[in-house]
Amino acid sequence: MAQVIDRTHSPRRAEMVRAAARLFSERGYHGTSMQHLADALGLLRGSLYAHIGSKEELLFDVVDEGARRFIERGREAAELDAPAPDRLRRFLIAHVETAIEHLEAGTVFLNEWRYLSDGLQDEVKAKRDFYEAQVRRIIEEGVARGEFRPDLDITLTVTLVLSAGNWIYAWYRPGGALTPTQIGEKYSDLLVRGLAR
Amino acid sequence: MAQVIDRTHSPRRAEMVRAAARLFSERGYHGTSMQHLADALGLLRGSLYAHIGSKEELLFDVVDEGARRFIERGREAAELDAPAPDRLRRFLIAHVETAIEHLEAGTVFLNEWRYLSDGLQDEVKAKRDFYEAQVRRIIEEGVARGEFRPDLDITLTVTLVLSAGNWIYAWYRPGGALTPTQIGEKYSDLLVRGLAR
DNA sequence: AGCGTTTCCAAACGACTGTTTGTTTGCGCC
DNA sequence: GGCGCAAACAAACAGTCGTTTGGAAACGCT
Repeated sequence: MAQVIDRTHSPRRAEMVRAAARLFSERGYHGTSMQHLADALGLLRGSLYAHIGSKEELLFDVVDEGARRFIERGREAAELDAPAPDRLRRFLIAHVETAIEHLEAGTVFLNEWRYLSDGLQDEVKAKRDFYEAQVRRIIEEGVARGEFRPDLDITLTVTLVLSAGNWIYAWYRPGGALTPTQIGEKYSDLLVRGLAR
Repeated sequence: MAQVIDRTHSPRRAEMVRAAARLFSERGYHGTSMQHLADALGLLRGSLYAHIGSKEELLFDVVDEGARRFIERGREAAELDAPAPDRLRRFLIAHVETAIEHLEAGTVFLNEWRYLSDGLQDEVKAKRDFYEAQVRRIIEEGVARGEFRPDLDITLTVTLVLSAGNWIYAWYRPGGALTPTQIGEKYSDLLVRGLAR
């Protein structure tokens, strides 16, 4: 009988989710065992189950946290009352900053969500779709107001913007030459103005 | 003693690499057991070891195949004698086409290479760096010839182009509205000309 | 001082892990 | 028709997997 665990704010449990975020981001979900997690916390394997219901529950918590971080910060930028290029700029800055501040949960959100069982996957997908819809709105309004080219393939443009934001995990390492803000600015500038002179 | 297996062209072995590419891309390396692989081939677990040396060897073969596919097709585009925007266009088309034609090996190449042990990782990284250098050369020459803006942040521009190409796995599914060629064309057009009107 | 609760240990559960071994099967070839 | 060989089986290896259980500490509260 899969015991239901107090999902509310136990500090010890939050510690476990944090450790899981680090391990899952480094070794992947299936590459991380409960033994690894217990070692990281100085506990025995079985002791973890006083705080969590299952390994998958832990994965969901990490993935969901990643999704919420992006949505919250992205919403601020998307709801601004400003020209679309400015909102795109703010959105990308928010994305890069969030990605760096929550590098581990974000990595797990993007790479490991597919190992969730179907029901939990749907929850994550809904949040991801909401996030994408914010980008789409910026692009669509930019086109409608004449700030972006009228011949844009909206869907593919949205995908390109998200590609820039999501691939950051594959290459960004803290301590680089550019700050997250600078990366977001340069990305939006590149996307809006293009490579051509 | 890790037995060394005939790496040359055994058809049965190639079948195993193909099955591994599919399973690794669907379930991840650590999420795929030798039992899964044996089931897919109608064999017993132990029988696989008549053809391969280890599970990791199988992962390397899949990852390396993915890397080689991209490099070969990308080189054709990069070596063209044409303006940089045209070469970028051809490069992106080649990338998207390769990604679709070898969706499974490509997915594993991008997502599972980090589970290789250090020595094998280095081999993969060298190929990845070579691929990136081709993009960099296109951008640099485009700037030098005045075809691209002179104030480009080269490194970040390269990263943006690669982001577009590499994130395709996260969303592309065969049978979509756009052909790979169209996606590559629209992407390069977006990147070169930008979103602004 | 004593109760209740939280936290963890100790030990075990059955199932599964990647890999090795010795043996058997079936085919092409001389 | 026996030989050599490749392919697969059958069985076992030692270890790990995620999870459950019963009980022992350690805590805060009154």
